[in-house]
Amino acid sequence: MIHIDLRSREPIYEQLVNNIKELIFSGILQSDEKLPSVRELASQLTINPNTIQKAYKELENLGYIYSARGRGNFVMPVDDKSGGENSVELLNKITELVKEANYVGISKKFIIKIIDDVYRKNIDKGGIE
Amino acid sequence: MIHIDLRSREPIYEQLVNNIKELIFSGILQSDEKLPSVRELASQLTINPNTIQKAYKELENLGYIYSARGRGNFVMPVDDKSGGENSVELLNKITELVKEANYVGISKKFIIKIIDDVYRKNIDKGGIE
Amino acid sequence: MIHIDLRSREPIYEQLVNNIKELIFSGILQSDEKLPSVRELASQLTINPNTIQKAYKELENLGYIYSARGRGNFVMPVDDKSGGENSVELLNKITELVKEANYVGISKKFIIKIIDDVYRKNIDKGGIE
Amino acid sequence: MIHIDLRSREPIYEQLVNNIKELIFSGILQSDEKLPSVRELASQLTINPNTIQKAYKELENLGYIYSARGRGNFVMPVDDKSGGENSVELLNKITELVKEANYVGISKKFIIKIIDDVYRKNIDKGGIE
DNA sequence: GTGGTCTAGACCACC
DNA sequence: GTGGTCTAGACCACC
Repeated sequence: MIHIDLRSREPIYEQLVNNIKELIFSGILQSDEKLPSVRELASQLTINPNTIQKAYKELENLGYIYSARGRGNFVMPVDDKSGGENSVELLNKITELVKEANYVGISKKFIIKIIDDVYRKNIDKGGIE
Repeated sequence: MIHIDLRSREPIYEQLVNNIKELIFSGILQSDEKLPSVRELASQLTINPNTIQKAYKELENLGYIYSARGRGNFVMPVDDKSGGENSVELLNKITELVKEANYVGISKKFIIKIIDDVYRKNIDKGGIE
Repeated sequence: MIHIDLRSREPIYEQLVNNIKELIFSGILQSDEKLPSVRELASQLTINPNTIQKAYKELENLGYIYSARGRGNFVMPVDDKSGGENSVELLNKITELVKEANYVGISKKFIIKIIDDVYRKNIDKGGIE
Repeated sequence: MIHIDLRSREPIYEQLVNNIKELIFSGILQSDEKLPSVRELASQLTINPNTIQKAYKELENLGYIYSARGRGNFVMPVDDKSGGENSVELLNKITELVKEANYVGISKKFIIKIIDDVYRKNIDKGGIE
């Protein structure tokens, strides 16, 4: 489920962080579900355990998982997700990329279609309006 | 017009690249317009000229500017922009961020509004559908 | 009366120790009062009995409880409390935190108010001046 | 200025974090002042550079310093200090410790004296009332 | 020179 | 078995 590209410029631990965020956002990893143990994932991906540890620590700092010594790492339930990346920051990033999309000639219609697809698959959770 | 934050995690040269991309996307810098010279910008921002040079080189590789030896650096006209960042990659980035927005509870309506704003301000350039 | 958060960074046994210290400080658990048995508390909190045992052992070392083989664990009377955590260490911790409070802009008045509240509720026991 | 006890139960990196926080709170390290480089501090304390790096990273996460690749680590100015440890959390910690102080027989007068000392030395910065 | 990433491998703390 | 800390040492990215 997790794919690491050793040749990528993106650090391995960051690829891990993004991969796991993806699994959480798409609902493949559910609230309070246990992640593979540090050693297990390390041997499975043939990556050093320290690197996995670093990725898990980062995910914890971002508020996506919590870690329990002696038990494992688990997905942080959505409602408890605090201290995570700021929504404002997230919206700024989206705005920047949409500006760029417009500049390089991608139509508004096309962008809207992407939004439709994402919210159809994962069901709109409502919230901030 | 360009603002560098020395405290940011983002490398200075990367901040420069993004700042200038922003100026181009928003139309403040027009096609074939001349950018400030490396030395000029360096002294103006009190930043090492090597860092400016690196940013310009990066912008050239991305297809946003071209450099004319002995004359300076200029904004690449839109239609000529080739070898620039891949549209597919850009759309993937947007998709990822929209998934995250949905996950953290930002409504579809809200995202659509952002898209509307961007395309209204900069005028929809049509293109890829 | 005892609440354990499995998601907390704080080890479970340490949460237990702090919870019980709290109950003692606030007078809910009185001198020589019997604590729940290891097994009882374990099943009540659905936590491994070894973990409860470890917390009780720690409380004993800190001088807050004593154990009577075959009878159970009991709250150590205040005057007998010896070998407990050092007062100097405690005062050092408080000093550090107050320095930080000042640094982040919390006013002296506000801190004094907290002290007032604590000593009003629990009645000032006098002692070290 | 920094003193590490290798025999302590407290992890080295955490001792470093606390030591440096102390230096910042007491004003010995000023806003935007450069910290010793990772390697420099490592060789000075005969500690592995990775451990220093970890401490600096933690201080960055807590909002006390910022890091600039190729230039060094610097003290975060107070007004910008955001995402740092929560004031509420800090006040809770203080309350708990004061309760304990009362329980072990330390007088209110004595605690107030400590507060006085801290706010006299560092000058009351006012703020939250 | 400065911070950042990664591996290999040891050892500790918690459950 | 599980996460967490630490060392030794290599190599990369930025300024």
